[in-house]
Amino acid sequence: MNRDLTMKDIAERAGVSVATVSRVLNNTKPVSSELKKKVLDIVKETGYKPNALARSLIKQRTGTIGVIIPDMDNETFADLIKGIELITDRNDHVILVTNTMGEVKKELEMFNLFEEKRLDGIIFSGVSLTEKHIDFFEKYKIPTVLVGQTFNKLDFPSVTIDNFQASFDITEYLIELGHQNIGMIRGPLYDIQAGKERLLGYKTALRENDYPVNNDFIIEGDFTITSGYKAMEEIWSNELKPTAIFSASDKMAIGALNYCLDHGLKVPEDVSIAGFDDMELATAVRPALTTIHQDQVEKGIKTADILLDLIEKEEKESYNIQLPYSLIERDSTCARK
Amino acid sequence: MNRDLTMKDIAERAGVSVATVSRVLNNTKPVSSELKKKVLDIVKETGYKPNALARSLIKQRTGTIGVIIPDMDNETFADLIKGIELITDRNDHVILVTNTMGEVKKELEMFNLFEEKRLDGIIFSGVSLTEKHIDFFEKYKIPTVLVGQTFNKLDFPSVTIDNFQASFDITEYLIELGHQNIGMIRGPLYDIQAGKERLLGYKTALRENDYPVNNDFIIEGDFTITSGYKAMEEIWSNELKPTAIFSASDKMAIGALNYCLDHGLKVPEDVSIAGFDDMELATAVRPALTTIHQDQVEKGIKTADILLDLIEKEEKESYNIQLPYSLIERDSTCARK
DNA sequence: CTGTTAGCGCATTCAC
DNA sequence: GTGAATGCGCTAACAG
Repeated sequence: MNRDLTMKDIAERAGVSVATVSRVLNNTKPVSSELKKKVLDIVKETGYKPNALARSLIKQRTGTIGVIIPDMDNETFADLIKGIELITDRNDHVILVTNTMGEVKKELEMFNLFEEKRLDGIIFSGVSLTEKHIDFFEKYKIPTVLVGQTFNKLDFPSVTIDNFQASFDITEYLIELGHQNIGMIRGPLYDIQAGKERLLGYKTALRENDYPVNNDFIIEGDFTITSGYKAMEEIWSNELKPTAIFSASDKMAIGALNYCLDHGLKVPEDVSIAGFDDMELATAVRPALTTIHQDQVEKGIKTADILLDLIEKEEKESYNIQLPYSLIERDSTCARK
Repeated sequence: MNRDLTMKDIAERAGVSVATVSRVLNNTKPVSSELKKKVLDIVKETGYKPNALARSLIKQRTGTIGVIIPDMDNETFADLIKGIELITDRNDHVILVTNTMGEVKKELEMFNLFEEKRLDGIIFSGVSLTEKHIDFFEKYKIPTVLVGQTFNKLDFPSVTIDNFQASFDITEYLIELGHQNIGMIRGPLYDIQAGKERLLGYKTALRENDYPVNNDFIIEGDFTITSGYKAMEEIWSNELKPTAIFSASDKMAIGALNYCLDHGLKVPEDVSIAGFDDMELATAVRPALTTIHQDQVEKGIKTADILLDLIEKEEKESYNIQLPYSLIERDSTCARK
């Protein structure tokens, strides 16, 4: 494979200097229309493509944003990325995506690589913050914004929703429907937002309404459908059965729903089930899921906006933006009979 | 924001030449352990990160692969990317992903950008091939492999499944169940594989079994749940009703399923429904969907393997690899009563 | 308007 | 083993 065409080649063929070629290509300084045409013709004829590496090396801008997420094979993150892309696209940026599956090692590797590649900025969605992260960020200089989590030990802006309040709200909604025994399928506690905060919201709602928190009714899942199924199985093995289940994710809620359907339990007549996220799945299923809606695309948009802004201003800032959420009542919940 | 540290800075601080620093960083030539230690210490102390842009400029390798897909907010493509990442990750490559939403203009823009960025290779999943594509690829030099589609006018390897045969198989399966009136929710015909080929497989199966093709039973959708719902509504508005529906995607099948469930039709007793793809959705739903399983992660792996190989060998090749698929019988289909 | 030149940060040949 | 010098391809002064 022969060497790429360079600007020098174009300059020679057009009988001009490289500076002139650069000028017509970037519209950076006036060039006589005569020469301009000549250059453009040769460019088209040869299919010359400027080398973005060389350009970036000089301009100290790569026009690319790194996105570090746990797993994009998850509608939630896929939507987030779409939102991000909406903005980066509009600003002639492109995104480098990487799935970490929550592994801290991979996260740090990618941060490192992204620094070497001199990305303009990074969007990070992690689930937990370790000492290793903190150490790493000591000498870290790339503009970064966090999504889904907020690490107050770090000097990064973040965008989330109020997971505590949302869980509180939906639990209270179930209470208002007359349910007294409400189970929860929660996430792992190292996940501060989707795990811990959502559990806290649920517990707090119960306590404020003078209902006891029954630990037999609180089972941990890992946000998958399967784990929701198993969690429901476990909850249902108790002597006392709850009449409503709040799940920290739609997928686990679907798992619970399927357990019910497969075992002759009617939803919502026998058990009400509520989810969290409002993924496409939530409406694809019958009965459609009552859940907390959050707009991931919007979250991506907001995050990218902040990042681009951060890159522009070149100064550190740290704040948390909480996006709105809403409770969507569908067919999987009803008043306790 | 102050200038990045360069190799020169490290060299000065360590009292050695830049060449030496380069050597210890890349392990490219022996360096006395004394100097090596000194350099390494300073690197760690300062948090120096080599500039990958400069390195790539020299080595003519960026270590990044471009991925152009219609929409990663689609489990199918998300899985594909995961497969790709599995391989690129193992080979110290990183991926630049972009969603085109099927827009030819965006596709071409990205190809262009990826060329400028001197990516090592590109994986392309488009839905149709236009004259514009062909023109563009005239002067195109980046190693590229196609997934999901095969364009025999282009000199690129491709990996797909045999969509015609798979559709043929599942239609025949429905016929064997005793169904005589089988409807189909198809995709747009400009989508050669998922649209045209799957329709063809269906029609051919009917014809070979001497069943007439009834156009009232063939409705076009756009692969979304909603479009499947509407398509089913339309099919059901006919005087004569089919007893089985084959949908060119799981999502449209779910839409059809929901139409049935919402209108008191029992699945599979009243209508059998079969999908295509075997997404997570297919098992999340009740009744679970009979469908054609294809392993997207495996497809991504295979594609990336081929691409990396292509990059290595530096020679053009063109062939199509068809991955296996399988018919998975679940609860949404049964023998006609 | 146009051309010449000096780097951007690094890898690598060539001397020593 | 080590250092000095060249160039990867391009942009941005600097002259003219």
